[in-house]
Amino acid sequence: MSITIKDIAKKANVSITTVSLIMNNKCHNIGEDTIKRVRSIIAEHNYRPNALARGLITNKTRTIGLLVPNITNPFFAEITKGVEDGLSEHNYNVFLCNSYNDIHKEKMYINVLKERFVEGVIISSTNTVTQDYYTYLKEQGIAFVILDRHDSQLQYNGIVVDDWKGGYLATQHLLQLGHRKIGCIAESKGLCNINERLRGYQDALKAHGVLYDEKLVVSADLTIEGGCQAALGLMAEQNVTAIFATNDLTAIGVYEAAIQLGKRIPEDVSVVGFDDISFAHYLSPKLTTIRQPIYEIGRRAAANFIYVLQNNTFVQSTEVLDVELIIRNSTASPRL
Amino acid sequence: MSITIKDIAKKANVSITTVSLIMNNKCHNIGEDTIKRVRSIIAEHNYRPNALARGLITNKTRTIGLLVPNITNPFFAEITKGVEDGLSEHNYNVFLCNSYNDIHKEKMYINVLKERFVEGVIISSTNTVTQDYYTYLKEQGIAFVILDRHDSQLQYNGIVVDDWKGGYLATQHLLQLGHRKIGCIAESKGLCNINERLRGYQDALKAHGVLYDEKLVVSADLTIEGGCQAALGLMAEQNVTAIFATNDLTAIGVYEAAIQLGKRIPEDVSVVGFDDISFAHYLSPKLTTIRQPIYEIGRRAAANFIYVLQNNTFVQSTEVLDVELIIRNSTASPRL
DNA sequence: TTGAAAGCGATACCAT
DNA sequence: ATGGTATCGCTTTCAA
Repeated sequence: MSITIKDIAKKANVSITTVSLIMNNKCHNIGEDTIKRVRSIIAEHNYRPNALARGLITNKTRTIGLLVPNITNPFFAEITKGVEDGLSEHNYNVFLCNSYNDIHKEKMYINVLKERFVEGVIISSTNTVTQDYYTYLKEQGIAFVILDRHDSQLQYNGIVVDDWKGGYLATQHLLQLGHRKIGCIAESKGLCNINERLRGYQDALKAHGVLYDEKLVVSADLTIEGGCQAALGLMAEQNVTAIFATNDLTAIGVYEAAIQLGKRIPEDVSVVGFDDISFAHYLSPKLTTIRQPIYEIGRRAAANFIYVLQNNTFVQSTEVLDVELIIRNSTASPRL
Repeated sequence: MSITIKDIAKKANVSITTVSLIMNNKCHNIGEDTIKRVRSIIAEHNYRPNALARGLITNKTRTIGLLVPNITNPFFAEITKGVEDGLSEHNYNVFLCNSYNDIHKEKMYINVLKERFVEGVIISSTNTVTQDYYTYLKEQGIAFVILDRHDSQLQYNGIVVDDWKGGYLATQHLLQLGHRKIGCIAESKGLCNINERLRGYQDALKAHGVLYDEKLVVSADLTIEGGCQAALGLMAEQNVTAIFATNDLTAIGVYEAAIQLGKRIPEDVSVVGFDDISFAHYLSPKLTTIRQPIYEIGRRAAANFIYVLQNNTFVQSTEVLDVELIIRNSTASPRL
């Protein structure tokens, strides 16, 4: 049904080899007029080579897999866009997979992607890259770029941001405003980037001579609902004057909790988020948060891949991108 | 490098035909013990057939393409999730493409997807499906499902919501609250679903004996910024007491404009959105909006595809899903 | 400067 | 109940 290289060859009165050579720009030794004739026939029929057949023989499919926990989270949507943009410039396409933070689903997808012969997989936010899991990935014999995972011991291609600094900056900001009872919403599965943010929180506390109180740190799902639950406890039982939410979604949850408890932000409680998703700017009050270059993370992951694949090298390096405190209206000095 | 069907056949002392038959569960006539032996060898080596080779011969790649304008818009992220969920249950994978509402990019992607031999393409929100474009799609010889496009004349597989009803419901709600000067933020490219919403707005006005004033309808980019610009004009120059924003993103823009002009929602101006993206619930005040079953749209699109592909039939039908008015806190009676 | 033929990894038809 | 072989559409090596 679809037009093939054979058809083109026949119409142009040349062999399929010639057509192939021309299509791949390996036609140094082919006559100018032959090239022109073939090219025009290709154009005329809008012929495009079958990527499957091509991939089968070259082992280059120009596809990569992207594993995100949930595309519905604006953070991952933004990363996805960065990846797609970065890749499409190099004529790569992306298979999108939602892992729902389920490691089994993740492994299942890796298998699926392998049988599709993707040239690599970008993994955004696995549960945690344990030594076991890392070994597993290595065994797969595909290139990986892993996002958001710090681990000085495990060596892999990765893009991360300076999560520690983010946590420090956020907490320092609250301390400088005069807060002393600062809650923190972390999570329970031991995600290393969140742990880094927590370390930043602790170190800032220490630097300002404030005693670390583990009752003020609660674990939550990193969702709006999770943040709301956590904040409810923090505000009602611990009477914090400020909350550092380790991502913006949970910060939105804090807003929701504040409404339920009749507390005002920032008068009664200050909030700092993390990520700076676009909606942070449109909350009321506008959210003070730690900005990470989300789109850029996706672009870098893509660029990293292009580099690795083009140079046929397994670099093992982690790029660290910077973060920045964006002060908006959700933070103020505590009332006396 | 990777293990192939040949390797399995050799290890099991059978022909590749046998292995193939077993893998595809066409082994009615094959000895129990042979099956067991082969199966265990397959499992032992974690062998999975090369999807490229398979697709090359069967013309079934179990992949589909999904074209969305911008994955960063929560509306499309939600649709994407629905599509991916619906498809992955049937072992289909999805190529994600951002068209940025650029018809050239869209056509380019369709070509790319064709050469990857996707079994079909789900197109979410093209500029507009004109007769020309529709003809173009038909010529491609792939199955399409088109989302969000009403057109009784053009026949294709489609999923839409009752946009007219949504526009009517939104406007009626405002009228019943006592508003008479109701602005509407539409868009300029003639998207048919937005036009339907506008028709609903006009019909509601008429039904309530309110004269339609075209100065109250402004075109905008369907983004937060676009909505903000449009609302600025509507509020400052036209002095409307209420605004019907034809999507939630522009409604958020209205909130922003209200802040800039020092107006309060809903005391000074009421706002109704459209879509009910998850953030609508977390705006302050919470957004009154028209809910469409976004995730479900994606699922249905996927289901439609599965049906079409499994039955090898080109159904040409449009499913219409219902919408619903969700009253929250962004609407109130106008002050006297 | 061009073409013939082998082969990528699977499926499917026809034998046995 | 199992195997041989053509074939899918292309790239690549070698020969002419």
